[in-house]
Amino acid sequence: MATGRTHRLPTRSRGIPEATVARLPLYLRALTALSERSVPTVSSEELAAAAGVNSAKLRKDFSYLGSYGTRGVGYDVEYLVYQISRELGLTQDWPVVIVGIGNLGAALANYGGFASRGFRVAALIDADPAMAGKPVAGIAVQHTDELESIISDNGVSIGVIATPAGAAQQVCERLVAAGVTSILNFAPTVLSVPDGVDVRKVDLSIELQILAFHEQRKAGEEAAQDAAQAGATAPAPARPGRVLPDPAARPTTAGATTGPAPAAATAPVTSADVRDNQGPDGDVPAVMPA
Amino acid sequence: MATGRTHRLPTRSRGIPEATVARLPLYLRALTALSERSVPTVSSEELAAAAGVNSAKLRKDFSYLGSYGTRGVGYDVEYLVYQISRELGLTQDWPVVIVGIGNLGAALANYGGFASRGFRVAALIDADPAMAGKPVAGIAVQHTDELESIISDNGVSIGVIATPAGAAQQVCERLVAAGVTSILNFAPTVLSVPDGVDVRKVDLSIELQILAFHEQRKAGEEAAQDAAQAGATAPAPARPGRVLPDPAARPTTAGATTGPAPAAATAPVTSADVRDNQGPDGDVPAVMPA
DNA sequence: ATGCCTTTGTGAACGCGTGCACAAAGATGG
DNA sequence: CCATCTTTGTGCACGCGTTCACAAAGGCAT
Ligand SMILES: NC(=O)c1ccc[n+]([C@@H]2O[C@H](COP(=O)([O-])OP(=O)(O)OC[C@H]3O[C@@H](n4cnc5c(N)ncnc54)[C@H](O)[C@@H]3O)[C@@H](O)[C@H]2O)c1
Ligand SMILES: NC(=O)c1ccc[n+]([C@@H]2O[C@H](COP(=O)([O-])OP(=O)(O)OC[C@H]3O[C@@H](n4cnc5c(N)ncnc54)[C@H](O)[C@@H]3O)[C@@H](O)[C@H]2O)c1
Repeated sequence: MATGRTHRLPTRSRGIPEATVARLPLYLRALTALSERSVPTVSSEELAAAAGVNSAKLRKDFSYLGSYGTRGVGYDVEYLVYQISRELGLTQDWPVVIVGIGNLGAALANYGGFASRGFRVAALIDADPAMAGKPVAGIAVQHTDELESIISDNGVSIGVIATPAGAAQQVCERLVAAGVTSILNFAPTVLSVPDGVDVRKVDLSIELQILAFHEQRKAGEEAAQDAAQAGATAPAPARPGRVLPDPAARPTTAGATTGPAPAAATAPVTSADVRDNQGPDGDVPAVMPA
Repeated sequence: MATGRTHRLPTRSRGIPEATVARLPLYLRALTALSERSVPTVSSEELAAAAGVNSAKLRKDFSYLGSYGTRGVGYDVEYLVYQISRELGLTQDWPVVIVGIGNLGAALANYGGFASRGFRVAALIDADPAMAGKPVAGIAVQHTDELESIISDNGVSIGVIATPAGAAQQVCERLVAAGVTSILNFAPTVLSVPDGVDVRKVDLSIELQILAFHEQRKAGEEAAQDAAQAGATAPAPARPGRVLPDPAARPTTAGATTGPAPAAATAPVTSADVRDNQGPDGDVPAVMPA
C-alpha cells in the first residue's frame, strides 16, 4: 500500500508555476548561446524568438524570478544566465546514476550534454554480471548489487532508468529506498513512487504516436478536402498500408461473433491486479508476477 | 520569410483535445498489456490506475472517441485497443527515417519499440561518409546525399533527428523540403518549421534541469523546515557542491564592477540575428553562420 | 534638464484542462 | 419482468496557463 498514487495535489512550489519551470532551461540555453557570442543584453522580443515562445510569456516567466530587466533596454545576458541557473539549482553539482547500460544507457553515458549543465555521471549500473567492470564512456560499469552503496556514498538524488520495462519498477523502488528522490524514466512504464519523489518520463513511442495522430489528421483533411469524390488514389506517394482487421464490430455484451468467454471465466481483473501491472510495450513479453 | 513562427493558432484537430491525444498512447499500452493477458473487459477505474491517471479524466478522454463502454461493466479491451489504434493512426504503417546515426541514433535504430506500434525504420541516414554502407541494427546506413530520394521513394512523412545541435536546423529543412511533415527532434535546439509541420522534441537536459529544480526546492524546504537554527549538517549525506561565483550583483546599467562594453560596442543583436541562432548546448561550439 | 522613445512588468480576460459528483444506462439476480 | 447494483458519460465549477494591451520606468538625445 501507499506506494502508488501520483497524487499531484497543489504542489505549489512557492511561486513559480510548473509551466514556467519547464521553460527556464529553454531560456537558459538561448542565453548561453548569446553569452558565448558576448552579447551583453537582449530584449524579451529577441530572446523569445530564440527560445520559440511568446514574448509576453517570457516576460511573465521572468517576473516570477524577480525584476531583472531594464526598461527600454532589455535583460543583461550574463546576469540572467546566473539567475536562472541559480533558480534551477544548476549552481551546484548533481551526481546522477544511470541504471541499465544497454543501447540507450550507453548512449546517455556518452552524452556530453550532462556535464555541461552541472550534472555529473556518478556511476553506471547494470544487472548483467558480464558488464561489470567494463568501461563505458570512461566509467566502469558497476553491478546492481552495489546500487545502494553507490547512491549512499555519492549522495545521489537523481537517477536515470534505462532498463527494460519489466525491470523498471523494481529498479525504481530500489533507487527510492536508497535515497533517490528524482527519477528520469526511459522505460515505457508507469512508475509508482511514494509522495515526495518526482518522476519524469521520456517515451519515444508516445511521441511517435502523437505525431502519427496529427499526420493522419493532416492526410485525412487533405483527402477529404480535395477528393471527397475521387478514388482512394492520393496525390502524394501512396503509403504502404497494412491495415488491422476490425476485431469485431461493437461487442454487444452477450458474446456475438467474437467469443470472449462469458465474463467470469477469464479472470475479471481486480484493482490490485491492474495497479501492479506495468504494461509492457513490446519490449518484453512481460508476464508480471501477481 | 515565413519559415519561422511556430504560430500554434487554435489547431483544434476536430474534437479531440491535445491533452487527450497525448494520453491515448498511455491507455493503449495498458490495454495491450491486458489484452495479452486475455482480460476481456476493464473498468475506467482499473484502467485509470494502470495508466496512472484519474478515472474521470480517462472516461472523458474516451468520450471524445465515442461511447465505447458498457455501463455497469466497463470497456471491452480488444475493441478499445482497436479504436484507439485507429484514432492514433496506428492501423497503418508509418515509415520513419532516422538522421544522425551516432550514439543516440544507433540506440534508436536498435530500439524494438518502433516496430511494435506500426512504425518501421525505412532508412538510417548519416553525413559521415565512413558510416555509409555500415549496417546498424541490420540496416545499411545511407549517406545524406540520398536523403531526398529516400524520403520520396518510401513516402516517408515522419523524420527523427539525432544529429548534433548545429546540424539539426539544416537537416530539418531538408527533411521538410523533401516532404516530411512530422519531426521528432532529439537535438537540443529550437527548430523553425513552416506551418503544417509538427515538431516534437525530446530533451534530456531539460528534463534533468526540471528535476534539479524540484530537487533543490525539496532540499531547501527540508533545510528551512527542520533546521532554521541548527547547523548546515543535514541528516542526508552532504552533497558535494561546486558553487558558481555570482558574476556580478545586479548590473546597474552604467557598467559597475563587471564591465560589459557600453552597450553598442558588442553588436546589439538584431531580431534576425537571434532568430537564426540555434543555441548550442555544449554539444558543439556552434558558431552559426550569420 | 527635459522630452521622446523603447521596453519592461503586469492587470485583466479568455480558453483549456481537470476533477467532482450525479443522473442515466444497462447488466444481473431473483 | 422487476429491483438492485455497478459503472459510464457528462454538466459544472475551478484553477492554471496564455495572451493582449497598456501604464510606468528608464535610457538617450538634444
Ligand atoms: N534504445 C532506444 O532508443 C530506446 C528508446 C526509447 C525507450 N527505450 C527504452 O529504454 C530501455 C532500454 O533500452 P535499450 O535499447 O537500451 O535496451 P537494452 O536491452 O539494450 O539494455 C537494457 C540494459 O538493462 C540491463 N538490465 C536489465 N535488467 C536490469 C536490472 N534489473 N537492473 C539493472 N540493469 C538491468 C540489461 O543488462 C541491459 O544492459 C527500454 O525500456 C526501452 O524500452 C529505448
Ligand atoms: N547521446 C544521448 O544520450 C543524447 C541525449 C540527449 C540528446 N542527445 C542529442 O542527440 C544528438 C546526437 O547525439 P549523439 O550522442 O548520438 O551524437 P554523436 O556525435 O554520437 O552522433 C551524431 C551523428 O550525427 C552525424 N551527423 C552530423 N552532422 C550530420 C548531418 N548534417 N546530417 C546527418 N548526420 C549528421 C554524425 O556523423 C554522427 O554520426 C545530439 O544533438 C545530442 O545533443 C543525445
